[in-house]
Amino acid sequence: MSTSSDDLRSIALAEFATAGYSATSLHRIADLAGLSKSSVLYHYSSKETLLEATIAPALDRMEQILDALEARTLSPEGRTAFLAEFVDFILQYRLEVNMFINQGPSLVDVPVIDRANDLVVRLSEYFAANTGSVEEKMRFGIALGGAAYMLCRADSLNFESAPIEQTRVALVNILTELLAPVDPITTNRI
Amino acid sequence: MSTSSDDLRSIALAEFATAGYSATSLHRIADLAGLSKSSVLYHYSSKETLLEATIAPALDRMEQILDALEARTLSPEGRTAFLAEFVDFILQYRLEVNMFINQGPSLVDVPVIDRANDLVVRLSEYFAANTGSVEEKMRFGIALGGAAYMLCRADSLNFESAPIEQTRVALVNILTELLAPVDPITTNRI
DNA sequence: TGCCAAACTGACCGATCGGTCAGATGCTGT
DNA sequence: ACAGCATCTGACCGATCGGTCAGTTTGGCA
Repeated sequence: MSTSSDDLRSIALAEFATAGYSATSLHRIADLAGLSKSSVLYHYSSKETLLEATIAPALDRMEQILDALEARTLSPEGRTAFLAEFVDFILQYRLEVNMFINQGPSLVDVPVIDRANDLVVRLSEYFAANTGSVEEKMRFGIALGGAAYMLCRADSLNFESAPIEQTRVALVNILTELLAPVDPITTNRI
Repeated sequence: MSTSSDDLRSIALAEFATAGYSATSLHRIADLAGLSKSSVLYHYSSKETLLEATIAPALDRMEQILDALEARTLSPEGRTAFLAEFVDFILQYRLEVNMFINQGPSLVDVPVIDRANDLVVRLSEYFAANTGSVEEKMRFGIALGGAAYMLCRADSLNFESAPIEQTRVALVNILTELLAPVDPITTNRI
């Protein structure tokens, strides 16, 4: 795998995540890479293949996390440990996550997107497993979609660039607060 | 304004919000409305005009809310009252909000989208006015992007349809918790 | 009935889309 | 020097895009 392939992958990722998959032409990706459209199609046989190469690593990592998660017991400690792991994941792959979170519904019938949607459903089912509460499910949706949105639009919302460790700690705080398990007796948050 | 115009507006809204603006062709909108593409362009002189008609009502309402908000004092009570108002707004216009939240960056140079982005910045500046805290800004981004995402993807995340009033109360709870002002002395959340 | 404007349509336009292909260019090992 | 493979390119293709236009259908009103 040469430098061009990796360049194309990261360029495509940035464009797909910000401008959207269908709004990004192969011509534009080629221009940004300093190549011709034909060269892009030499490295990736189709636009869809390029999309797949773009988000597959994130999906692999997320699948790995989910597999480990479902093998554990559903203890509150397990949840806390998972949250730290998940925050690291979403920080590392924020562009990819924002992509298949927000563009997932518009890219049905693309196999790699179907896979992404399946993973999101698996994750939501984990959080909804013990609670039938509507608010609990809403909290999960807000946490997932909100984190993906915030991390990608941070600069356009007048965030000064904060050190990554501060962002990580703050995000763990917020998601822990949002997703803390409900006390089933009093139905108050513990 | 005839029935066809309103039909086209609501059809376009649903398609733009779910499939994305650039991924939705005038031909598809015409098909869904049972009309020809030429008829769509008879009611709305361009695709961009149709987009404008689609989200302008939501922008008018949001601008109205922001004007009233900035005229008030920045008291915690003002914040609470605003949150209830804002939740009603986002529930009524969830498709429109999800559109210019998630597709805003990909539709620059479209005047109506620029207006939407300006409004989002105004809102974020209100919440960031008293706190330079990075976590506070992150909380705002998560609340805004998360609520928009959750309300539009509820069905795909195995939400059973809940009564609207329950959703409203739960959303006010969650956003209040997320956006509660920080105690400036201890920098703990009150 | 006749008339007129609103509503609607199909044919057509230039531009751009993703994708194919034959060939040019460069780089490496022999 | 030559062979061979990876890389890259421009010309070209059919399909679809947003948009224009001349003309037809429709419905209400005099």
